[in-house]
Amino acid sequence: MSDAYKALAHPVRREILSMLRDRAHTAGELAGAFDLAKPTLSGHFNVLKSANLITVERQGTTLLYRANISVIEDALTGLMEMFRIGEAPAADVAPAKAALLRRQK
Amino acid sequence: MSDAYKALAHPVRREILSMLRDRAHTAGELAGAFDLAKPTLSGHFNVLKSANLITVERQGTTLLYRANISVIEDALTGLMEMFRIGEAPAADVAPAKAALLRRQK
DNA sequence: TTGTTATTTAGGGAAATACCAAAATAAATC
DNA sequence: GATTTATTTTGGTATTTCCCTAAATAACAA
Repeated sequence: MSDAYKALAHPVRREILSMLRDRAHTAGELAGAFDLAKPTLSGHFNVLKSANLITVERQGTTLLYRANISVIEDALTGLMEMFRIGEAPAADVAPAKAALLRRQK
Repeated sequence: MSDAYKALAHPVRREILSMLRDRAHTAGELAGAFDLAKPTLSGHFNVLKSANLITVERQGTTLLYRANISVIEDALTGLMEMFRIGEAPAADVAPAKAALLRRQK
């Protein structure tokens, strides 16, 4: 149960999660999307895995990574609640933002 | 426009923002809420200030810190949008089939 | 079993982070 | 001007993070 917020702090890790949000990707696919050495990406995978933000499954010689959407959601809603985004001053919340908040509720 | 997400990664800084969410606090008040030396807290204030997450106003000998609610909101909604929280997750292709598709490609 | 592909772990260095004590600064008061 | 109060900046250390190259592992194919 490591810190998910720390895992979200790095832009590469956020991008990885964003890519995995659409569909599962292999380690190689993900590594290919960044101008970084594979071991560096592997390190980022480990951080995300430790935070339980992603899961991995072996598929022959390749490893398939998946986003743990519910855990990501929980982390973000945790932040929203901590700062009570959407609550008073409610009048200041823009409609589009309010709609977004309502949807994830 | 520094990295707000990095600023949100530290539990003490999140707690500071949470406290400031209710009302402005002086540096001393905030420092008193944590079991850390004042210079340490001052450092955290700087990180939050650099990320534009808080503002400061001198009030005599004391410094009054305020949360920049709209910026905090923007950061969080930015994350929500990045991961499209609230939207239906993409139907994930079964692992075996995904591997097959990858080889065909 | 030898080789090939995919990916990790190991090891190391540079930079950033988090903390503290001591010194410096700013404003108010004596 | 000197003192007090509030807070920061400075300077230092320990730990962590981020990145790399090289070596190790895992599954598969010849």
